[in-house]
Parts: sequence; structure tokens; C-alpha cells
Amino acid sequence: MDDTTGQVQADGRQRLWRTSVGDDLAFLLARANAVSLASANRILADEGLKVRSYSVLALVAAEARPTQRELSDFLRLDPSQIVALVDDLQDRGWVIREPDPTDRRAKVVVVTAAGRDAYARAHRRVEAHEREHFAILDDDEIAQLTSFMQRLARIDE
Amino acid sequence: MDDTTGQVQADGRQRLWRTSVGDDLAFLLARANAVSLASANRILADEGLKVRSYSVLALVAAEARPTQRELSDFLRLDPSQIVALVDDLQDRGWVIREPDPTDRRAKVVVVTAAGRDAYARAHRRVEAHEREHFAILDDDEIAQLTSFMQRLARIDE
DNA sequence: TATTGTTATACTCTATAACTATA
DNA sequence: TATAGTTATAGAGTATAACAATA
Repeated sequence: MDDTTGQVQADGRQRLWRTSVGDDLAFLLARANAVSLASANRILADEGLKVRSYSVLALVAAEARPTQRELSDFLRLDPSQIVALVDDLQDRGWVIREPDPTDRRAKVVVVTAAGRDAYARAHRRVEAHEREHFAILDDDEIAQLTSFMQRLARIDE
Repeated sequence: MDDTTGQVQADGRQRLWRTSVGDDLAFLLARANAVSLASANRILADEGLKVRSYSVLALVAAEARPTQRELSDFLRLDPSQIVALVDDLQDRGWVIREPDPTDRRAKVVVVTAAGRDAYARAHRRVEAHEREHFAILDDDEIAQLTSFMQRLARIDE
């Protein structure tokens, strides 16, 4: 790469940022999420997890005793995708499926001791990463943003 | 569905929202984006577009005269994906590829008259949809959120 | 030697339908 | 008749490598 290539790329980006998409909230939301998701997946890869499997493990580790149907409903993933995610966590000994005493069709997903440890390790990494990632906002701004996101995330419930 | 099923689902969701993921900014960002993306794609389907192809059309319609390399760089999509998106828009007569006079390897993507019309129609729909989607926030909150997102969206440039 | 656009390919993700066992 | 979990499969999206033309 010659020494002007970086500058040329930066100029092109500047020109495109000044178009209407630079103010489009949906576009910005998608981009901000893509940046956040990519770095979170990088962090979680060290623990053998991705954002998807980490989310399942977090819900199970919180002793919420979700059925697979509840996980599917909450995470907005198809039941068949939940099967694959729970299979993966179960193969590593981090969760087990228990029969739901109130509905013999349903299976409650429960964390194991090893799963609790794995979650604790991953959670520490994720927290540190998020503090760093969102450090361009101050504490008040993060609180406001969290409130906005909580409202937007629950729009269609 | 019997008349208690909806309540059972809502209870399960409430229980899961109270876990740590309910305050996790990265999780909330992902969920808020998923909700926004899904509804935007529904709106754009009426014009034969998706968020991806709409973004390309918007950048081209702004007379930014991007090369495919610049589109790839800005949208963070692989050059081979840009090829497919531009092919699609070109097949519908909305954009054309012009040789870049300053670099014979590069192709500048330019909007046609029909493309300008298509973009205008799609843009009106998207604007109306976004006003409605983000109406749970007031004008000040939207301005703040836009500022936050602009900063987060450009973290790794 | 490095870069742009292109093609090909494999891989992951997502959506859908069908099946079983239960309700 | 409807629901929970499972399996299979097809489609969309994504990542990677290789190539020709050009820098």
C-alpha cells in the first residue's frame, strides 16, 4: 500500500458520510450494532462462545429456568435454532435439559456448575469489553442510551 | 390458542427481561436493531428493495459517484457482495457502471433517471416508517440518540 | 507488487415444513 | 386441535481464495 491510499479511502468515506444515510437513524443503528457485535464475538471466541450462545448461557445461568420455547420467544429465534444452541452448550457440559414437571412436552434448560464458571468467565470479559467499547460516552449518556434502547428493543411485544 | 397462552408467554418474557441481559447495552442494541431492520425490510419489499440494496441506491442517488471499492469500504461489505447488489440494481435499470477516468480498474456507480424515481419513492416510505417507528421517543431524545449512534457507528474508522 | 472488480466456493445463518409426544 | 421439541432442507447471507486487468 503506498502512503496515499489510506487518505484516499478516508476521503471516500467522508464523501459518503455526508449523504442522507449519515443521518438515517435506522442505518446508524445497524452500523453501531455491527461494530459492537463484531467486537463482542471476537472477545467471546476466547471462551468458545458467540453472542448467540452467550445470550442463552446468560439466561440459563441467571437461574431463570427457561423452557426452550421461552428462550425462542425471548431471543426471537426459531425453536430449531434454540435446539442447536442448547445442543452445543450441553455437549460442553454447561447446561442440561430437565423435564418440566408441569408440562411433559416442555424441557427446562438448567445451568451446571461448569456452566456457571464458564458464564462467570465470559461475563467478566463481556463487561470489561463493553465498558471499553462504550467509553466514548460518559455515564449519563450511557444511562440515557440504555433507556432509549430498552424502549426500542421492546417495541413489538 | 386458549385464552391463557398469551399471559403465560408474557410472564416468561418478563422473567427473562429481569435477568442481566435486560441491562446489557450490546444485547439491547442488537435487539433494537433487529426490530428496526425487520420492519424496514417489510416496508422496502413493496419497492423490490431490502435495507442492503436501498443503502447502495441511496449512496448512488446522492450523486456521490462512489466506486464499488468505496461502497464496499463504507458499507463494510465484501467487494463480491457489492458486485451482486450493483448487478441487481443495474438489472432493474436503476444504476449503471461507468469507467473511472482517473483509474481504469475502477467503476463508478451512477444513478439513472428511473433509479432516481425509485429512490424517491423508497425514501418517502422509509422516512414515514422511521418517523412512526421512533415515535416512542420525542424530538430531543431522537436528536440525542442520533448523536450517540453517529459516534458509536464510527468507532473503528 | 498491490489493487479493482469479478467469479467460484464453502460456510453460517435463517426460514419452513414435517414429525413425535404430549396437552 | 394446538403446542413443545426435534429433524431435515432450502435459501439467504457471509467469508475466502483466486483470477484478469490495471496501477
